[in-house]
Amino acid sequence: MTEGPTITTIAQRAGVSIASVSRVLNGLPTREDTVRRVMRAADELGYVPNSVARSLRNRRTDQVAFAMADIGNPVYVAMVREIQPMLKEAGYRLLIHSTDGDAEDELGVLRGLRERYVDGLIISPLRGVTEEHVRAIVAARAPVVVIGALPVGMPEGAPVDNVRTDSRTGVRLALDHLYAIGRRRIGFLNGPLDTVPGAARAAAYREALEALGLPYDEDLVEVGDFYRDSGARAARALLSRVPGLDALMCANDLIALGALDVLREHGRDVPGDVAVVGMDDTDLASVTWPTLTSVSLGSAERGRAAATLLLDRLQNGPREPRVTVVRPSLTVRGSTAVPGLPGTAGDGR
Amino acid sequence: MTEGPTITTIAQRAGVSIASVSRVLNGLPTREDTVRRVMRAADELGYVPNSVARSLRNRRTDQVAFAMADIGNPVYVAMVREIQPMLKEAGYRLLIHSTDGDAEDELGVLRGLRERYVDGLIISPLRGVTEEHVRAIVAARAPVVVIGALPVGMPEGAPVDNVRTDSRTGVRLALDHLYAIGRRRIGFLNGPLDTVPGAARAAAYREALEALGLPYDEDLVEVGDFYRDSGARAARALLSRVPGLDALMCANDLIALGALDVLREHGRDVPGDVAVVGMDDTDLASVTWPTLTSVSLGSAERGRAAATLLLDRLQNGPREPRVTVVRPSLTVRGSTAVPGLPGTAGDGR
DNA sequence: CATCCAGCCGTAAACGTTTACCGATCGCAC
DNA sequence: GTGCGATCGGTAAACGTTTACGGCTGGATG
Repeated sequence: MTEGPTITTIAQRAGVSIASVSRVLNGLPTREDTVRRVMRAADELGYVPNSVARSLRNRRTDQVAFAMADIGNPVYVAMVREIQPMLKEAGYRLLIHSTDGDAEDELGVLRGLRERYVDGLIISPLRGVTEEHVRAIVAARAPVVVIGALPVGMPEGAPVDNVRTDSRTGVRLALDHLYAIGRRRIGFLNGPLDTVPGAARAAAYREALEALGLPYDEDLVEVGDFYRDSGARAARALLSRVPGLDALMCANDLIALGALDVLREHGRDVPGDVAVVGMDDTDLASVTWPTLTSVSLGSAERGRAAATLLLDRLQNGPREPRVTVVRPSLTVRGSTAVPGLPGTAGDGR
Repeated sequence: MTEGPTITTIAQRAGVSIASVSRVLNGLPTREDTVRRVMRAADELGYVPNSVARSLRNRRTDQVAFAMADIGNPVYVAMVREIQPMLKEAGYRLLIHSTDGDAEDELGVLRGLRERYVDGLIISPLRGVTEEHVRAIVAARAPVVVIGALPVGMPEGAPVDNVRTDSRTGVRLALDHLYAIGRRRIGFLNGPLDTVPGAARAAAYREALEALGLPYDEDLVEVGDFYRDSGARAARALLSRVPGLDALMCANDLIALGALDVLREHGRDVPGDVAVVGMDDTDLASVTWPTLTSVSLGSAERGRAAATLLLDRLQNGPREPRVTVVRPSLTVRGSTAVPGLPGTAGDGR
């Protein structure tokens, strides 16, 4: 495998020094004649600069990583879709880490920052930012944007920005809506409580019920995973325990899919017998039958915000940490559509 | 921003040469005592090797790129889901290029190989592999796996493997099935003809009709894009032109989604009035209403196969090119389910 | 004609590793 | 006590760039 040409090869061919070659290729002021000779040699040799050598010298890799739990989750896909073009536009390549929600893996990514293979990182840690995460980030001294909750006690000067949504309000929006269409026995299918969204949504569910003057009933809550089959299992369990429930609040759209499967299986009409609300408002929500009312947590916006914050740091250097909050909103679709009631569509299901 | 420790720092602290440090860190045989001193110093300093310097020296980056048209397309997501863990397992990081189907962009990725920022590439070129693609691959001298069709005239010794599916057979499976359930006026919603899948599926549709003894009717064909809204537009056009059609063959699941939207909008029963078949058998297919019969082109398998081929080359060096063909299969679901007919399920819709 | 300055460009160092090569040291055998 | 071989570790080069520094050339100026 013949090695490609380097600036040394070009220098020889053009009869100049490697310094001149480099200057020409980087557009630094050079005599017209030299420029021509170098350009000609470079063209003839089909020269392409070695990005690794350049990175070593320049101390930047022009690469950015995005670490998330699972690239199969439409939420993260939506983020990547926003992040990738923005980074490309700014001249950065994008690395993907799918950590499977494994805390060790997440830490590995953060620690990996010290290997300096990327200039910055966007991370969405499922299990939350621990003491150790923080230490790793500080030690890395590379800009990091965390999508999700950040602990209160971030040390001064850590190069960390934060993008978050307000899932508390999100859950609140959903329950208010369910209440408004007359539902009172509202089940809750949650994800693991040791994840950030899981914990937040559990608390939010309780709070929202209280605000509505509804009793909190442990029997109405089922905890599983953030996947479709897990959602189905949870829904089955919940339905057999509380056959009379009239609504299901699901901690994400995948869980809601599972719930819809089970409701259909049991011959329950949605939303007639049971209304269903998902969260994340993924592409799936407009595809299901009936289409799924879902709380949008602004995945695309969060992706954009994260990329914006990171690029700003990369391009303009250190500054005080920033936080961007994305407001949730409710998209009402068929799974809660009750004819004749305000704010709902009678068809569209 | 204090710079991190390098092997030089360690060497000083441990009172040895950088060569010894490197040897210890790489596990080469060294005196017990030296090992301890170096390890101790490295630990105390929290040393992490600089991956860029290592790459420069070793002439490998431990990075692999995957280039596809659109990370939003579930087909590619399915591939990434398989590719990422396999690469991680083998110690490679994954770079993502979403080229938006732009031929220039694709070429840019291939040319970028010469910058040596990755050790290998998996690419799924929407517009097909042109002369120029081939030149870029040969010039790169880095292993490439192409998912999709490869031109016949690949030059000897180009380090290219190929993974393909047989969409001809795929379309055939779908049309045979539609014929079997009694459909005779089968519309076809295709993607752009200047894409590889688009062209292949157009030809396959014609062929399959012929094999079934059905006439080819241009009026039954609509060409758009591989997206949902485009599918909807195409379906609308087709329905108004040929109101009597009894089946729709869609060139991918997204198009099928659009078609289902329009059929519902027009009050046509699926599959009663119109049966619908998609292609790619994405996650979406089991979510729609009715669930979507779809031709699986084995996205996950193709991803796995591509990763396998690439890793083999990376780990075992040059060898003759290989081709892996993934067989399509038909997954029958609600959108073609006709009660009482063999091979179809009466419920499940 | 001497001096100065500007403009070019070449030499060399640096980025942080890995590794070929060789010299030093030690133990052992004679 | 000498010599030999094995073992260990240090020096230096190499990977392919960028860039500080200084030397050379030429023209302009006094």
